[in-house]
Amino acid sequence: MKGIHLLAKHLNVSIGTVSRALNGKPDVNAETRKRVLEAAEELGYVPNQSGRALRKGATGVIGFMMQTGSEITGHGDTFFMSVFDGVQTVFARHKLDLVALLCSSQEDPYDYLRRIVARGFADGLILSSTRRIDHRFDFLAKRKIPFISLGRSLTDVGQPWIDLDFEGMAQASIDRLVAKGHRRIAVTRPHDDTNLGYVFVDRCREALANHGLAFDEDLVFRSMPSEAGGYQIARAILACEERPTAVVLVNETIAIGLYRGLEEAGVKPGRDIAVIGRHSPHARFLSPSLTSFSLNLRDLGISLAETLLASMPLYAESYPQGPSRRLWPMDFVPGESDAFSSK
Amino acid sequence: MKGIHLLAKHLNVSIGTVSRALNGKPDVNAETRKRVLEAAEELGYVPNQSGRALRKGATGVIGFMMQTGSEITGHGDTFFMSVFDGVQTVFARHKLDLVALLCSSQEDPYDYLRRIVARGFADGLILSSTRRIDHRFDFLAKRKIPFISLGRSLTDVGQPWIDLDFEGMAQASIDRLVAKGHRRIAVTRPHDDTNLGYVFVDRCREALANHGLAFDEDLVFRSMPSEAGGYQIARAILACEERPTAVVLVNETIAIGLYRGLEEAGVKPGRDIAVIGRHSPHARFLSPSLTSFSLNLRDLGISLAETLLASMPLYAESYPQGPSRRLWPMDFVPGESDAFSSK
DNA sequence: TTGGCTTCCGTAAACGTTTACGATAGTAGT
DNA sequence: ACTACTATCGTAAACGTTTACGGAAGCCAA
Repeated sequence: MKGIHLLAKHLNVSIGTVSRALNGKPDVNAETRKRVLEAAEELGYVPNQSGRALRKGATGVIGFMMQTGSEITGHGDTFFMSVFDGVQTVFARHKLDLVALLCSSQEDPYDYLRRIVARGFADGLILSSTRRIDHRFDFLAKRKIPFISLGRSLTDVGQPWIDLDFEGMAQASIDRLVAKGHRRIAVTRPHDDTNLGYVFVDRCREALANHGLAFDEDLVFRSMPSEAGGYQIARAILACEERPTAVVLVNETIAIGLYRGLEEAGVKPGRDIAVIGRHSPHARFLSPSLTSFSLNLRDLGISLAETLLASMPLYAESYPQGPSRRLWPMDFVPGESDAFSSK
Repeated sequence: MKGIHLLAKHLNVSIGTVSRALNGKPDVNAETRKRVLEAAEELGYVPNQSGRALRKGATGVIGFMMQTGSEITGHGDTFFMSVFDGVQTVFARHKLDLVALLCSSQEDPYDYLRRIVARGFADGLILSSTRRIDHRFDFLAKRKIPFISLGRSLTDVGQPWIDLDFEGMAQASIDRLVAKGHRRIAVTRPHDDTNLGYVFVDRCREALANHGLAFDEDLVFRSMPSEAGGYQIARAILACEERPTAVVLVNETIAIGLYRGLEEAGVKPGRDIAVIGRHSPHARFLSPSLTSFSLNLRDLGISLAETLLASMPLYAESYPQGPSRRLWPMDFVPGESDAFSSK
């Protein structure tokens, strides 16, 4: 005898009563409920996930889908850890558990998602590493699985999303650099077809145009969003016959490799070239300090969770219907790396 | 009508036959099996997780428990992602899925684990962030839940584990530094009671004693295992009245903050002080390059997975009974940061 | 023809919950 | 005393699988 039956026998009541007591149903005597709750605590009873899920069609689990393997996200581990922390503060209020669904780099994310969904693993999903063309959106919408994406896509299906405000970062970076007299500004983008690359580069192009400046497509550097990628970008910049006087980095980790690559050639960020990048725990300790744009990742996680729950009938009442699609602002963090001006 | 019933109706056979066909049971006609397999593929049928788990008592899921919030692990960005990648290559062979069970920093890991286990979430577990005194081990052993830990503890219960070879790193580092004439060697350790701190410092003490050198307990610096922690260590080192001539860093990320802290005071690693640390994607791009110890994390993940499976009856036959407790070797990576000698 | 094998497949129970429904007892109103 | 209602609880069905069991059909030997 296991689970709820054990508890019921122990209390000399029926399993139905135990279940009702634990789930806060109205038709159970206050005294009985108290006894059940105490006994459950004492015996360390927790409802079996599978039984409950099978009956209710809900698991109490929200999945955060992400891809493993090292360099694909361009964020550090701490990026997601901070986001998770925010998400969990919200989920805790509803006894929801957050698990990370780890899609192997060997497997197609779409296939993986299908498997997870068919298995009935989670009640809702948070998608990350969204691609410019992403079939997962369509699939989930068709099945009416609640989800939110961290990142936009061309193939959005009206689901809620939150994306980093790369447009704002691009605009502010270009404006700032142009004001300092820069005319040849390099920009980076991921090597693959993640959406942010397009968004970012497009806005840089537009911002330059607004200043009456041409955009040199040769100054767009693709790279892995890693330290090694940053190093390669430095080499590429140094190899330009007409070297750019400034560079804007779209990923977090590439600044480290870029610094090294530049310094090996005696080119010092902030003195010989202006650099603007993304804030991260280590960016604070680069020397010279990186002028960057930072994110409040914990709040981002909170917002992600709240927006998702607002779209789920079971939880919607707790959350006012706010904007379900929003750009997450980045804060400017002054530093020394963009001190060089080209006037 | 859903799931297996739908498939059965579509094929005009019973659900029993469908199930047997899909699960490779012997007593099903070859032709029938083929039809079932094809139809399942066509309709995208995947067995419902909850139903199967309820019946079989197994979920086909292995959980990797880790703690969220940012700075607690002390690993760099891609540490876990690389380990996951290795684990998954093994799990894929058995159609096992790896999910990360995210314990919020707000919740006690022991309570979290109890909840997860009672829910019947996973067939096996991988534990990380093990503490010197860790009640999770005892709990899992008592319930006979298969698990392996990434990291040792004083409260081990005979479970398999893999731990990083901090002893080897401590020994090699001290030997190397002493050979270069260093007598006052600082070592770092995490601020909390994670086991590695004790292991590491103890071995450093022992190694120094073997060289006939005293160990100055004032040269043990506790810090958060983060960049910021490294910065604080630099400040503390600089504040010593009799400054150490070398420092050994036990965590991955602190080198970055340490470099910055030292350089702000005009103290250059490799020229004015010897530094040995842990390898990480960004350590490669520090300047001067960090002399360090590196890990093959993907292989570590593979070994973790194989050792766990070897301890699970269902999968044990595929894996020879290797050593179930082992120190994972670290490879020495020469660099410039320990060039300074104190002879 | 009978009996015994083998091969294949359908039936139904079981896993641990939740919940619709009905049963009981008590209470109050007439 | 009878009805009507409420409060509380037990019973059993249902969720989607897997699997033990038994049955039907075919085949072969006696």
